[in-house]
Amino acid sequence: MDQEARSRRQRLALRKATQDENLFGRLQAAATASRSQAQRLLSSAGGLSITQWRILWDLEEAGPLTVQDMATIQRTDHSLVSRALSVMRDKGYVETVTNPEDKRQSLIRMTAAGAHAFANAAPTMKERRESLADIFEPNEIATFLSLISRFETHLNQPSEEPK
Amino acid sequence: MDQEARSRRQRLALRKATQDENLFGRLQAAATASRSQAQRLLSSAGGLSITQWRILWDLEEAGPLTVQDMATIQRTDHSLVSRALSVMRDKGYVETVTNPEDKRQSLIRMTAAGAHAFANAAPTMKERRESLADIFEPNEIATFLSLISRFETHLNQPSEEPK
DNA sequence: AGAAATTATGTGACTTGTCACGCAATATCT
DNA sequence: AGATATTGCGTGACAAGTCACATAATTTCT
Repeated sequence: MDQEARSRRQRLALRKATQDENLFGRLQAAATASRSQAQRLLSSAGGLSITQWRILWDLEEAGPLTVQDMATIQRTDHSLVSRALSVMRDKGYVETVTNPEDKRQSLIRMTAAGAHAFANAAPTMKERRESLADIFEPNEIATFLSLISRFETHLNQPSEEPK
Repeated sequence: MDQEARSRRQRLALRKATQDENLFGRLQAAATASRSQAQRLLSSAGGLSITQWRILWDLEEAGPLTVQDMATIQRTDHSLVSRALSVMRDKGYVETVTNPEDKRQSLIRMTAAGAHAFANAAPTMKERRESLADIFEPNEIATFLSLISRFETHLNQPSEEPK
């Protein structure tokens, strides 16, 4: 290892230490790791995608629901829900009827096949949720959620006029 | 609005309230909102993608660096860095030489064109970072980072054997 | 020294997620 | 009543991000 490589190693270490304190990057990486974990768990429990799992879970808890309902619950874009539903209809997990009260809306309900896929994934995902209690006290989770809320509120503020 | 719609509205509200306390979903949504904000800001400041911005920033602060270095700093996968670099080389923002010490490694440095693109985006991204102080005290940011660290550590643990 | 294992980078295929857009339905305004 | 604005859903194009894989280079083991 020559002087240049030593220097690069030092620069890398300093830079990494700086970025360890960068909330934006850290939040992004944690969310990404969380998502990968969910994907791995779901892959071992029937192979649902995350959005498919979320849709089935919402339908189980509160169905029948519209695309917009589920996008709201999941804090995600309706187009992602719509796209996942397309696959799920093909697989027979959900069925869709037009809402007679508003013909723009699709009302989605879970089928028996969907319930089976849900039941396959539910235990491991429940365990995942409950395992948070292994590392956080309830007040710590509340703090975490509160910090997240304040971060989100700030993101959604109109930016000030450029100076 | 008939009884069924009223019922659906109630179910939706309850379900949403439950998911408001779901740390996994909240973290994911916050990270996504943060990313969208960054994309909007960068779009108005020269049009760099987030990964391109991060690469230029790393090179500015600590370059020249390898793909692996930057993936480590950014807590992201090397393949994302590699892909972004391909575009950036085409645009003339970076140049790549093989590291004489290890011929597998590419050493990446920023060009003058890259420095120009960086300088275009840097003020707005600096302002973004600094605006966190408008909403969080330093100890609050430290708490936030600590909670994120513990969350990540937990995610990376081998899962227990299924019971 | 040679074989086997590991590592760095690039590429492919896929998912999550955004924003833009189109079209039909609904709500609001005149 | 008719015109205009808004809304719900589906689709396209793209970016962030993962994992798998290939290939060449390097390291480790025998």
